[in-house]
Amino acid sequence: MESPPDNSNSKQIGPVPKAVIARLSLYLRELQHWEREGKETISSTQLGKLLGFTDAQVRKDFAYFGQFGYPGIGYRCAELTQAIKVILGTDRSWPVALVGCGNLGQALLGYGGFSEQGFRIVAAFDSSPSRIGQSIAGVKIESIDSFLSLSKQLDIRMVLLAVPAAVAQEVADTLVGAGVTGILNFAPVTLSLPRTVQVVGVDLAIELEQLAYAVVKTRT
Amino acid sequence: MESPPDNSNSKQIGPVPKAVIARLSLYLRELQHWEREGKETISSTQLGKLLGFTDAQVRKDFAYFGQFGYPGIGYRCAELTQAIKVILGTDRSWPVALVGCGNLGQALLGYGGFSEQGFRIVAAFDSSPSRIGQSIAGVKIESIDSFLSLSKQLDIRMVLLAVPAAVAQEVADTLVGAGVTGILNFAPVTLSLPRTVQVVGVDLAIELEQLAYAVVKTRT
DNA sequence: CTGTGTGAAATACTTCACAGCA
DNA sequence: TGCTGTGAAGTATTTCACACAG
Repeated sequence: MESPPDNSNSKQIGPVPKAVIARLSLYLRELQHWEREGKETISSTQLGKLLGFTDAQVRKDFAYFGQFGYPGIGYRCAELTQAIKVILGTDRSWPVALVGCGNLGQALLGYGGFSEQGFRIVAAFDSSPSRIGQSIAGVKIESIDSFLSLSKQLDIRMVLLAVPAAVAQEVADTLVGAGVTGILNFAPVTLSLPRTVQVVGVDLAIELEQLAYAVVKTRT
Repeated sequence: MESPPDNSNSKQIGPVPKAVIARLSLYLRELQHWEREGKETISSTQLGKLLGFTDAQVRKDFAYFGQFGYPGIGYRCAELTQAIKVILGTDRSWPVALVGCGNLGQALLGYGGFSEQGFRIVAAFDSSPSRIGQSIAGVKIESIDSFLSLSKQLDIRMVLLAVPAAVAQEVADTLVGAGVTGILNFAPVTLSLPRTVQVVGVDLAIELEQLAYAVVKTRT
């Protein structure tokens, strides 16, 4: 319809705070729900209220990447959604591998939420002979020894690492040797890897601790 | 041996930044590994290096809660571990319930990492008749309808919420009605609940998005 | 009017740097 | 000497408040 605001300017202007990126994912999630309700536009105030942020915060966050809003209107959901996906790199589909097919790994294989955001688990690996060969959620579990060749073939750069803590570092080293540059680490250890490799840690016990603190604090 | 530094002063001095609390959990985790190696003390520099923080950051973080270190020595692991647990509220064992026993819920039931940090999953609930009555990892799955009575009986104040996104808000409302004050929410939705209820969200797709951003950014 | 984008002000957080203790 | 605790300085992030656009 009207001319789009300034999509030539979807370039990041300065260094972007990490917290901004974290919120971008939250905005995207809320935006997707909002669109599903059939709404076409959303204001910074509305979006902020959904997440408990101020309207200024919402606008500032987007301003790091360009101009996406329409004064008097707000943001067009479809446009903004797309812009955030481009920023996060999820406007395309990523092939990811699961490494470690125990309890948690198997649950990750069955979790549908990844594909909705553009991530496809295209291969699964384990070291236990009793698991190798099994298929779960349509993915056959391969030997970790075949990671190098299969990951090249499938162009895998990101891995969900769900192995026991005791072997996590060792397995991670192998993955990095095979060209992996991003690891979502579910093991409760700090991985020590080259700076070129990105690691995001998800430690469920730590999340529970944070919750315990919050609960105790408010009671006191 | 010597007089402890100042355990009367384990009182928080000002408002504590949320980031500090997040790091406290990381310190605790590293400290536990460090102790397992048989080490008795650790300096702020050593602890910082394990996590990529500066020594000053480590000391400042602890300073919010009192004085725990010994000049010339560092921190005694056992003492510091205990102090952090007291701060986080995990010096005692918490009974928690699992609500939602699908893929992810079952994996959480089988996950040993919680008990190591003082959390016991003492009950599991689901709404599906096909799951109710089953036992997983020694915990029998109960009907969600019995949550109110069982949670009172077991003194449950924290819940792992692993139900489908579509029903998460509704179920959360029920839990809060039963007196739950802390929810670790695995559903990819923002729960809208009274301020007295603490919510920590774990959205696996969002963590992957954050990783994708980091990977794309470094490649560019 | 409603609502964005954005400098300026206000906060919050991190790092520095050093006094003082063992 | 080795290392903590902590004001002061320096950065980073958030909020304010307002010019301007539809």
